[in-house]
Amino acid sequence: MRRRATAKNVADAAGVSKWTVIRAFTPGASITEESKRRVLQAAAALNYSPNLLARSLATNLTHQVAVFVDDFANPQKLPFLETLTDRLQAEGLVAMLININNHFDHVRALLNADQRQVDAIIMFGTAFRSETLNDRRLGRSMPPMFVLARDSQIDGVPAVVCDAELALKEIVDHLYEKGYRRPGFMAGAPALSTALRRRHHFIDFWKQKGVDETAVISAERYSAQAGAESVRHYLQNTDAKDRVDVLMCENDILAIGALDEIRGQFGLRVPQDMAVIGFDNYELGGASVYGLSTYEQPKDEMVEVVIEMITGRLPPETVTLPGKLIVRNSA
Amino acid sequence: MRRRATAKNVADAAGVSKWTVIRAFTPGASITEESKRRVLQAAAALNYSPNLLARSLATNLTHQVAVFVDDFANPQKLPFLETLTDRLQAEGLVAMLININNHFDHVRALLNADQRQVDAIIMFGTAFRSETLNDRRLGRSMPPMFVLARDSQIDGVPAVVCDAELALKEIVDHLYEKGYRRPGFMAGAPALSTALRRRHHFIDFWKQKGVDETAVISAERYSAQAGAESVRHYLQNTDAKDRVDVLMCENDILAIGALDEIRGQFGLRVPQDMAVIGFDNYELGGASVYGLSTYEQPKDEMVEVVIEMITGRLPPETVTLPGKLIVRNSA
DNA sequence: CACGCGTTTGCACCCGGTAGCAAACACTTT
DNA sequence: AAAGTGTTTGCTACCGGGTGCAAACGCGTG
Repeated sequence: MRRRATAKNVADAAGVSKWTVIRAFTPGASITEESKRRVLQAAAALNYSPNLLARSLATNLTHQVAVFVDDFANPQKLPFLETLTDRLQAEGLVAMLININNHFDHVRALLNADQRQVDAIIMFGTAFRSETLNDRRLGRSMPPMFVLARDSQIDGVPAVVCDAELALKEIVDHLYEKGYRRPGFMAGAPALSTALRRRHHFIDFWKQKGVDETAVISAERYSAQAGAESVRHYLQNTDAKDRVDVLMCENDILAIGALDEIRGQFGLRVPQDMAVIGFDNYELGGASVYGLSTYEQPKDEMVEVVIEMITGRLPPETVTLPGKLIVRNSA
Repeated sequence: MRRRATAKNVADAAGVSKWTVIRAFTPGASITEESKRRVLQAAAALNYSPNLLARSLATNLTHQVAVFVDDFANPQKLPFLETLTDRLQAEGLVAMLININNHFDHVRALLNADQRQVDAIIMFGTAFRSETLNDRRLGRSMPPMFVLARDSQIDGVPAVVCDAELALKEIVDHLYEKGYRRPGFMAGAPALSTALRRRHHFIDFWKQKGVDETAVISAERYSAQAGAESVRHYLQNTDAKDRVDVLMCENDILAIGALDEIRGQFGLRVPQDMAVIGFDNYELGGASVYGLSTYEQPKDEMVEVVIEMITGRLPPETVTLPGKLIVRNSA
């Protein structure tokens, strides 16, 4: 396997100096048409293309963005990743996908991203406490960080989120209007659940409507199975007359699991016996078996805003965007 | 924002040369305990960690692997990506997620990955024709490439796949035994469909059982909606007596869409009026509303084999691994 | 033909590491 | 004390580009 051609090789072939070669590849550089033509011809013959590693070292720009993800159970991540990578690539950037888990925690990921000189770090649906940044292993000058699709608890790190307050207001208004009065809320992983503030606003808006009691079901994780298990546990331990009449699930995956269990295992009718509403508008929730009412996050706009911040076209300040209530027949 | 400390800075602080600093960070290098201690102390004080970019330039190893993905509709990609990133990270490698689409084709992605000096390229569920490598823009010495979860049509590029022949044999045997005799097959995107060879083997094994006629429904894409639409079209244009009695869908997402339409819109019973079987064992297929029979790919083993090839512990040769039939009640 | 000015080109030095050799050092051995 | 051996350390050269300045060039003008 032959080595890649370097600027020097092309320079020799074209009979110029390596700096002229570099100029031929630098848009707007001072070079005559003639030289440029000769260089490009020699470059094509040698199959030369600049080594981006060397360029990054010299310019201090890698055009790489680390994307931290810690929850692969939510299929909604996939369309987000699709849009994100597409938009990054349109800006000449590339996504380094970092899996945050028990073997690879936030500190290690930050350290690694920093060592690799990434231009920015996007925490997509994951975040850490502000004190984590004080970890002795971490340097004082990290790449710019952004939190996507969840609140930022980190000082000076902006977040781009769907407006939870507005979303839950619209949801509760809708449910109230439909006549439901005994609300329940199913939460996923405690840390993320708190950050999303969906539960908080849900309970709050019901209180504003004079409904003080909101049942809370803890699923602990975000997965259809966890949703099914926790609702099963709830139904088994709650008298029919005491049950909630509408269950809001923190995301569609929990909702789908719960809905399936409510109908399939307990034979209850949705929405008559118990209504269900989710969050995210995951494609399958729209399937006719589910007909899941839900709330859609403004994915494209959210990604767009993060990109604008990374490229510096927008100041790095937390942005809250409105989503859209999707009413189907589950609530 | 202060600059990162360099080996030189640490060397000055510790009163040694920069090479001694580097030795302190090179496992097994020749250095006295005393020097190492002083260097590490100075390094900690300055928050020094080696610049991996510079290291990569010198060693010709980036410890980065490009992962090409072109279909984000299949939620099954997510658990694969989770395992893949986790295993890569365990080897000190990191995944660059490249979205192949209309704006960013294979040639551009290859060019970019090559310029960034990645150590390897994994084509996950995507591939191109062998001739693409002859594209004039591409250099002659690309990084090692591997195709994951689909056949490789590229000369000299190994694939790691689930054994389609074995899988379809098990599926057809099972369906035959259950008494089905009028099989149908729903295919997704033509290019990928051909590569997966599921249709080919499905039709083939039915012929071996004496069933020569297999209806083929083309969904054109892989999505629940495409599955629903194509089966709707099929049912609307086929007399009840002529309909297939079992429909094998190329993946679970198509199957879920189809199943939902068959039951929800046409009021048919599954499996009595028409049985359905998918492929991939996507979590939601197991929900009680669907009870989808399917076939599970050996995800962990497949990822493991790719990793072993990338790290050179296994020769780069196509590997075919057996999966597992999952019988639920849809077929 | 010399001069002046704007454009092109070449150059020294830099980015932050790594490789491999040679000098410096420590410690035996004779 | 000199020689021999093994370990540490420092140095030159290099990876493949980028920056900013100065020299060289081209061309119109007096």
